[in-house]
Order: sequence, then C-alpha cells, then structure tokens
Amino acid sequence: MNLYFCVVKKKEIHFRSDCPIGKTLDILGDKWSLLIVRDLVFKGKNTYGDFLNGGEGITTSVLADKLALLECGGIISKGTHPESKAKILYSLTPKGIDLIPVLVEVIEWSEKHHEVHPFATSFVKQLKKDKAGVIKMLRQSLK
Amino acid sequence: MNLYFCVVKKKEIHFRSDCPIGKTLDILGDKWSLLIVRDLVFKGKNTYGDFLNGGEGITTSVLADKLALLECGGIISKGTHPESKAKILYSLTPKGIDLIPVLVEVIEWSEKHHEVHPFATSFVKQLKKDKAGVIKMLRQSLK
DNA sequence: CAAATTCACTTGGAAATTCCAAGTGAATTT
DNA sequence: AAATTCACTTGGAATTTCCAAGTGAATTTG
Repeated sequence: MNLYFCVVKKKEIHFRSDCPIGKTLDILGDKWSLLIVRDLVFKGKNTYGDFLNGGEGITTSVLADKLALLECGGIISKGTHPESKAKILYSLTPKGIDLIPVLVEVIEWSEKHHEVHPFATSFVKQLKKDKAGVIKMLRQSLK
Repeated sequence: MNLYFCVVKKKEIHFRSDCPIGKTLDILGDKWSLLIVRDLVFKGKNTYGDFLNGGEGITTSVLADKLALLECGGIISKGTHPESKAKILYSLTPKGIDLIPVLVEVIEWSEKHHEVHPFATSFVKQLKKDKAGVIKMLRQSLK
C-alpha cells in the first residue's frame, strides 16, 4: 500500500498525509462507506440490492461509487454469488474485517451519548461483559 | 439528545436513523471533523488558527462550518482563551473526550494496514503494551 | 496613540460531490 | 418468448467543498 496514492480499477484514493487517522478518512470519511461495512458485518448483507435497501436509503449512483472506492481502498472485494450468476457477492477483505474493533468502539461511544435502537443497547451490554469474545464471534461469523 | 434532530446555534444535524453508527456518521462522517478532534487530543491545538495550519490544509470556510457542526453535535465547546480576548479556546466536551478509544482503534487499524508516520508506529507499540494506560493518560492530558 | 498585525471568521464564485429519476444490458424466472 | 431481477450507468439539479479575498474586533508595534 503506497504512502500517498492508491489506484485500483479507475478509482483513485489520494492520501493527504501520512497520518493514520487522515488515511482512514481518505478511505472511509463520508456519510455512507462505514454503513456498507456495518451491513456486511452485522446484517449479513452482501449484494448491491441488499445495500440499496439497507435502511438509510443510499442512492444507486452513490452506492456504486462507494463500493468502487471501498474496493480500491482494500476494504471489500467482489466475488461470484453461489445462488446466481446475475448476482455479485461482496465480502470484506481481511483489512475490512479488521475494522470490527473500530465499529465496536463507535457503537459503544454512540450508544453512550445518543438515543439508539434497543438492539444497540443490548449489544453494548454484551460488550461490557466480554468485548474480546464478541469481537471474536463477529470475526467467526464472516468466515 | 433527540433521536432524530440536533439543532444548536443555527446549525442542524439530522439523524437518518437510530443506528449508532449512522448517528456517528451524521456528526463525524466527513473528511475533516475527526482531524479536528485529533488535533485537540494529540497535538494540543485549540484555536481556529491552530486548526487552519494543522497540516492537511483545511480551508477556512470548511473549518468554520465543521467547528459549528462539532459544537452542534456536542463534541467541542467554545471558551475564553487565557492569553487573549481576541482568541477563542476550543476544547473537547466529555462526549468529545470519550472519542479517544475510537481514535485509538482507528490508529491501530490504519497503522496495521498503511504506511504511516513513524510516530504512529511507536504509538501503536505503546498501545500493544498497555492500551488502557495510554487512554487514561490521554484523558488526563485534556483535564 | 495611530498604524500595522493578529484573530476568527464571512462572502462570492467555481469545482466537486451527492441526490434523484430514469434507463441499460445481462441473467433468471414465468 | 416475455417479464422480472440484478448491478449498475446516465443526465441534470441540489448541496457541499474549495479557493481567494475581505471584514471587524482585539492586540502589538513604531
């Protein structure tokens, strides 16, 4: 992975600096990308149509753009779908799977400071008991 | 904190859903906001001018906008600067300080998967030894 | 103590991104 | 064979970001 560029399949990510937080934002710093990762990790979604009807109402053009950028950033990869040739199976790369601890901290923070869905509240309770175990289980579920 | 809105001083944040990750992105989901938080936590920056010359080159209009949104989102607050009346002191709220574990996970993830500044690499080594201790120290440094 | 500078912004306009609705072609189902 | 599903693309409007310049209050300088 280059220090200041990343070009894959026509898409290009320009890294502004060698700051780890800055680089993360260059890949994931928008309103949608992390929701796609969330759908992959927590909701078992893995097709274009799944993401499109994923709750928050991303538009199709933005979805196409974000999927390409996530692929360029090494977070997701495209594969053949077991059910049909018409479908494309999106999955997290190891780099994408490694985002789970970040997601977990985000959920914990947000649950503490906002009103959120009851499911999130009970998820955070699980985390308080055994964070490492929860993360391990989530990793397993993506194998 | 309301479930779907947050309006403070003319600025407004609209929460798309009751998902904790979604709400986080509604406040912090852009290319700049988290860098401002980073500057506050890790670089001891706390004035408008500090952020403006903060390395990555945010523009003044975007900075003004992001500061207002971060304030609206309850992440930062404005105060009087001890040195001068012309300056405004920005500081993290308790909610903003609670972002430290999120930042730490982001740094750990990004350092693993990208080439980053040597400082980040040695910081991650510290984390491997005693993550809780490092987080505690960072919290202390903001008191 | 008047003039220059610092400081935290605002303003105006161009460029980029996002939103929205409609359309396309390959694969699948009816 | 026709209709539907699927993963997109296209075109255009709305919003956000970028860029350069300007503003007024507070502070420093000559």
